[in-house]
Amino acid sequence: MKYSESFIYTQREAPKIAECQSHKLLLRAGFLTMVSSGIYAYLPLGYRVLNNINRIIRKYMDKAGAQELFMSALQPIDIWQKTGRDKDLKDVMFTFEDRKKRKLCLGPTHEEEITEIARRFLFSHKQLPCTLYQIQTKFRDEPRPRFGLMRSCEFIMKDAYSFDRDQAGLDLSYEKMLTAYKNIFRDFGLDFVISEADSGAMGGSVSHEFMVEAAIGEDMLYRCPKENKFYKDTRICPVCKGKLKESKFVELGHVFQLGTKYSLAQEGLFLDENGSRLPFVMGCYGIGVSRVLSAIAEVSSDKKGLIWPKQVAPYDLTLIVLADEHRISALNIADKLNDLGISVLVDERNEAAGVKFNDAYLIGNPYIAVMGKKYSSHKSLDLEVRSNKESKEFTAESLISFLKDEYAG
RNA sequence: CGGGGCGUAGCGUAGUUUGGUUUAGCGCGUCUGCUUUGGGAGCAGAAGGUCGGUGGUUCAAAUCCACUCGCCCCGACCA
Repeated sequence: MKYSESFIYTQREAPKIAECQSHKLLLRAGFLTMVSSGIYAYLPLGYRVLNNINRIIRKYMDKAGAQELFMSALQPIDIWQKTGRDKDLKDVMFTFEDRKKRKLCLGPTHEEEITEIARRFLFSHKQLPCTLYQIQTKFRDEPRPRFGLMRSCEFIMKDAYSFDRDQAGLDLSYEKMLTAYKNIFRDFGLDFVISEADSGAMGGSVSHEFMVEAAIGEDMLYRCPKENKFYKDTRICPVCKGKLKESKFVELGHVFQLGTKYSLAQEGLFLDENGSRLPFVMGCYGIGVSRVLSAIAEVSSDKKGLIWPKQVAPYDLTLIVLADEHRISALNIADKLNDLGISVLVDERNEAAGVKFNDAYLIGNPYIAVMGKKYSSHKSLDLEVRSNKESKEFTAESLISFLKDEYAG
């Protein structure tokens, strides 16, 4: 992508509406723009990151045997009446009527709808287990939107739902998802903590939360410095009896055993070998996709701007072209890299060198290559690693093969 | 929804306390021309504002009053 032709517009100063680091940087670097409080549009840079996050999610969900579908954002209110959650979620739901007076809502979540879909197609124990997922926009009428994408009225979530014949089956499905989640969060480049909720004595609500430590966190976790374990309450460490240290965490993922709550309420039933009608034993598994984007931005930046982990970065490389005479060569290098699946933002704008350097740091692609004097004199480029500022000289060929190796696999 | 703060050009702001030298100023960005290109560049020109909105007070309102809309932060609530 040529910078001069891209829809990338950075700002020297952060908009006043932003308070936290991630929000400031995402706005300033041109990843997001605010439409209204709690409502954001993803600009091309932000959308590329979002798609990379989604790609990682899809990879591991598919690997775990989950199948992607796409439910509706617009939902009839009557499916919610079956579970009574039309009342529970009344304050948070955007509800309205169409011109035929049909009562609708913008889905705040999709347990009801997936259960309706499952009961329409799954009739036999032979069709189980089954796990479905989607990456969908959710709508919640937040009383107080906050921290940009962190808490917004419209946000993107990956939600998966498993259907099993019994608790043993659910345990297996759940375990698979847990494994997938660990891989997903690792690939996000996030230093995450899995917080385990109490598994109720009733065999009920097993759940795990995927948390990342961040200043804008809305949950408090308590860490034992000795055992390096995290707990949800302030009590002293159950293992070593030492004092716990509190810190703020953001919840990015949540896996949860639902049991038969929805299948019973909505008659999600199947026949077993004996001809008995039994309710699906369900699990649900969420990742706040747009929140992940914010969380990465929040925990990975420096004074100069964002620092994207390789797997989610908008581009793999920013190629700064300082002299117009190198423009063609630069685009050639970019073409070769693109052919290898390495994405390049070629900054060939007619701007002062400092502008290009600063924008490259602000946008935060993992590698920054500079084509300038050294290229004129002896065909060499400087390649800088955004995260640690290490810089090395390469020829065009060695740069290409170096990046090829870096991005192999 | 309680508490606090803020709305002046695309972004950041001065001016508001004490109404009038304000045809509302500045920085960045934008446009035109020339120069410049290894660290937010120089010179010369230019465009862009119903001072969030409505109503009021006044000879006179960005400035005072009332209402209203919007945004941010703290809390409650939540992924």
